[in-house]
Amino acid sequence: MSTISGRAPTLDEVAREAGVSRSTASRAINGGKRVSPTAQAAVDDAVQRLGFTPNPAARALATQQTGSVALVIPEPDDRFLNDPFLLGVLRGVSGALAVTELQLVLLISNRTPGRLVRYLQAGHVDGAIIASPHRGDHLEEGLRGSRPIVFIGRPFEMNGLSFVDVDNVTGARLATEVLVRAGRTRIGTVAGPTDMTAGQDRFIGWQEALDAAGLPHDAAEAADFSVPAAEAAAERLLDAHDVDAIFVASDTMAVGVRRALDRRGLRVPDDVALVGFDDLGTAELMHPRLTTMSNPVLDLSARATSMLLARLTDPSLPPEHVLLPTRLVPGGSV
Amino acid sequence: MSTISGRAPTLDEVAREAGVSRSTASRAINGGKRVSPTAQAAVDDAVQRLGFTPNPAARALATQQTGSVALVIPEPDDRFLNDPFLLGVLRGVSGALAVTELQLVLLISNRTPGRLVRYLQAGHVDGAIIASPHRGDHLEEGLRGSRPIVFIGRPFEMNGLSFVDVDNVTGARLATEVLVRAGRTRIGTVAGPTDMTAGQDRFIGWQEALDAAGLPHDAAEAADFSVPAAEAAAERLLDAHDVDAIFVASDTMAVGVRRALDRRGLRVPDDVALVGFDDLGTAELMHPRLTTMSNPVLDLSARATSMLLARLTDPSLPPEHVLLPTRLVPGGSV
DNA sequence: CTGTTAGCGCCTTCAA
DNA sequence: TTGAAGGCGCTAACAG
Repeated sequence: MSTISGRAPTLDEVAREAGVSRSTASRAINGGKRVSPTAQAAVDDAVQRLGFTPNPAARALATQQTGSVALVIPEPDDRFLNDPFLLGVLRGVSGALAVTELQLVLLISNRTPGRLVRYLQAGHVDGAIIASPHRGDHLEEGLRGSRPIVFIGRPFEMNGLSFVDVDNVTGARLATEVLVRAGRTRIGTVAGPTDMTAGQDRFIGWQEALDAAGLPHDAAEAADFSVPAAEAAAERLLDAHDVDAIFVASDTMAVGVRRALDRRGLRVPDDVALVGFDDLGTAELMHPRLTTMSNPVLDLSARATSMLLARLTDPSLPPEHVLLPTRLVPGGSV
Repeated sequence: MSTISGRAPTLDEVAREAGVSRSTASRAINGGKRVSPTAQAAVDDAVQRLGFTPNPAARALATQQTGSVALVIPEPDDRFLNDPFLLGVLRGVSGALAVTELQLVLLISNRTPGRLVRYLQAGHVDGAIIASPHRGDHLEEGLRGSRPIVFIGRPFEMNGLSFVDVDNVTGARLATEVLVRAGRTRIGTVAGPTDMTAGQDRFIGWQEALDAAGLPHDAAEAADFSVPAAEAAAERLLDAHDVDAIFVASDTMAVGVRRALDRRGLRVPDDVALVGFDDLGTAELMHPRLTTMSNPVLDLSARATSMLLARLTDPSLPPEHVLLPTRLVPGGSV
């Protein structure tokens, strides 16, 4: 370290130290195309000696690229931190980006789309992944046509947008069919929120399965994918209907449902059979283990990330829709 | 919107549209000091009409400030996502920053300090909060004297550095004293990792309490704050010692300890009494509820954030060390 | 209160 | 292969 000043060294100083021009220094630092071995070595050396790191702001200004992408979680932070799916998304995206030069910027949006949209529009990041969008957070419009964006979880307004999602309809149908095959005839559901497509789609799958079996589908209550809301929804469901099985739209919510059942002295699976959705750790902690549908959140995230990376390279790529399959994970709750 | 081009509008265009100079437009946009009402209105109008947002890279280059701060989690991502304390830190910092103009950049460092230090040195962010530093990730040196930094959890090398921490030594002592007062005489510990001060300090507190009571402190095994590691540590402990109580350095680890006890048919608290540390949700889910020490992670995070903010404003502030108290949260495990 | 004038640090044509 | 020159978009003295 021969740094004199406290300031970070600039490209100018590197060039001077190496005895070349700024342009040559710049080339040597970025890929080294069209640079003589001599010059390259001199620059490398100077960089080392000075401990030079390119100023990201200057570079971003010149290249119009920030080298970072955003992961947007449109949920209040306490919900986010209690949701295995969203945490899985963070982990998946973070992991997929780790092998890259790109930096992850986490945006927990607390439902202030204005600020969020502005942030993305302003060009703070080169692109974004948006997890589990809600109807009503009008992210789609605000962002259309700006930087590349990939959704995890199908957005309501999907034309022109890229997304990856798990096949919720099929998954919910398969889950419900398990209950049908087990001989249950009064099958209710604690559904997800209606302002999210995951909630809607799993509800539809439940309906489809019951229709196909000629069973009624009037026993349904919605909750917002949280434990307490699911508990309350289950209470309402049990008050109004005499069910012998429940398809719960997420394992997290199944915890709440179990609490309601326990309080009434209803046994699982004897009195009420249960099937959940996600298999992200919660299911296997329950007694008996919850029968559920897998949710390949890491694959989803990796896929979304690579789709985004592709669009960073070539923004003209057409929108792409990916639906990943889910499979039954048997437990003892049916 | 009268935008013609697809490009984002620049300050230049705003100025032209408003019929003023760039500087006036700039002033109007930043605070509006020394700007006539007329000019202010004209600029506001133009901004509105054009949908102008300042280019962050350009602004950062000119002001030498990025408007963002980093939260550094020096853990592999899967550990981070299973650690209630670290998730609490994320939540606390995120919440404290929400009322600010500052953007949070989450850095999960996966133990590649090189890349991390470079990122911070390069000036991507104006400052950083580093959670639970480990001995060996030489973050302290690499960062000293650059941007303002506040640690959550005392760093090993603390001179010249600011940090906030919970009073681990006192907390561990109080926890162990509960066991002593309950009449236990063979009190072991499943300690935290020795490469973290939290692990060390809680171990020291346990020792102090036993010393004061005239009891031996040879029954100790360390683990890394994860469930499986704690389970293994408990196995070793139980193999080698006949204990009637264990102070476990975190509630998460207490889950692992419980598994080991259960497997041997040892009852809590009858055969072995347990006290944990953290009270971040896990303790109340255990049966019987785990007796533990509170860990005010949200306060810690808020405090760290405000310390950082203060140093962003005035970098010359002297280092500050804050130790927050912990208190006993009674359960049924003693 | 306003406009002019310089940069902030880097990348990138363009000629040489 | 190299260097000179201009520009990315914004802010901040400095005169006026």
